[in-house]
Amino acid sequence: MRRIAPDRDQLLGIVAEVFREHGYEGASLALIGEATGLGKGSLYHFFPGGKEEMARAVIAHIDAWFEDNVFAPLRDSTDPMAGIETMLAATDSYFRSGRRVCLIGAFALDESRDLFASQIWNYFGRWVTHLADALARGGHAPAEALELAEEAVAAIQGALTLARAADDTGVFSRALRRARMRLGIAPGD
Amino acid sequence: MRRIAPDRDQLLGIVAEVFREHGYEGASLALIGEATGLGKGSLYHFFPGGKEEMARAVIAHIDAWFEDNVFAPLRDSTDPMAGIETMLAATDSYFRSGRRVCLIGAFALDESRDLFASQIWNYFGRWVTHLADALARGGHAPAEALELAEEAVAAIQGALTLARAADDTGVFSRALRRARMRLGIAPGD
DNA sequence: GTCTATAGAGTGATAGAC
DNA sequence: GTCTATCACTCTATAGAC
Repeated sequence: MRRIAPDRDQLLGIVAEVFREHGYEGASLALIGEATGLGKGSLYHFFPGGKEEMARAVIAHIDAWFEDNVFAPLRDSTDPMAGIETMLAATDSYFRSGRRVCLIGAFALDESRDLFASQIWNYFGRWVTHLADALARGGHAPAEALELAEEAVAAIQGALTLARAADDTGVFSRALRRARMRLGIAPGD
Repeated sequence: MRRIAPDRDQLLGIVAEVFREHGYEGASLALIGEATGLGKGSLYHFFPGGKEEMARAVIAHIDAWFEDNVFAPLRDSTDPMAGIETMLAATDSYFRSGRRVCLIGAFALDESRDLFASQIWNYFGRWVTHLADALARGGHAPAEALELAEEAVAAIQGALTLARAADDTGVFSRALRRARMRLGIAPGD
């Protein structure tokens, strides 16, 4: 059997981009089919649960990327501050300095939140928790570490909103610079 | 002339809530009609431009509320720090301590952004500018004031996202407390 | 008759499910 | 591709206040 079947990772990446640009409601199967080059039949073959399953798979795919590239460095770095710097660099790269929006954050804001609530909260909760752990290992008191971590993750999300509103990547760059400062990472560390 | 006609402010408030809960794409005319109790005829009578005009009117309505309750105190208070405290209190009240989402922020994140880009950027831009002005009058250097203002507005937006994701108003309360601290407002001021 | 506000049948297009 | 449901929207008809 000849398989033209696209790599699932690649497929999910394309579908993610459609959701990111149009939102859950706005991402029609026609748009998804056009972007992926797949007919509706193929889409339902890969995702029997339809659009909702596509969105779940996309969130899980993004979550897995963050697990590998953002959360793991926070958890596993022997130097917690180096782990935080890796996290920030990966974040900057993922969001393309603010040109790209956080799909999970966007889902959190509209009605699709109810469908995906546990996946959404799991994502943000782990981000905050792992960052707080790294800060605690870096010498902060646990309560202070948690506050700083929550502030940093919220600052990133807010900067993505503002950067998109202003269509200005400078907003996001400045937010990351401030995050480095507030988290105690010297510039050029 | 007797007017049974519903108050426009009230109508826009109801329509705003539908957009807030369902997003631009998800807010169907059927939902809007159900929420307002108006038929399509009435809706198109008030908003000949259809859904897009409804959304524009809703954004303008929100913008006007912020102008009166958030930006004006920042601009007009003789004591800049008191103005900032008024702004934060109005913000807390408007977003119901994080239970309510920022419609304009949500619009900024998805494709509807392109339709409403200038209204969206006008809203956030004025928020940042007026806050920065107040900080400058409070004694901060202009560049530092602008950074602090951008950080505070982004922190509020990010906290709204996280509060909604976590379904926890504590996230938003803590963000406002940190904002008071970073903006130099003593607790209980 | 005119103006404002209402209701809702009916349009073609497109949605997601299968 | 086929299905039905629903989309945004148009249009006609209607009401009562001037």
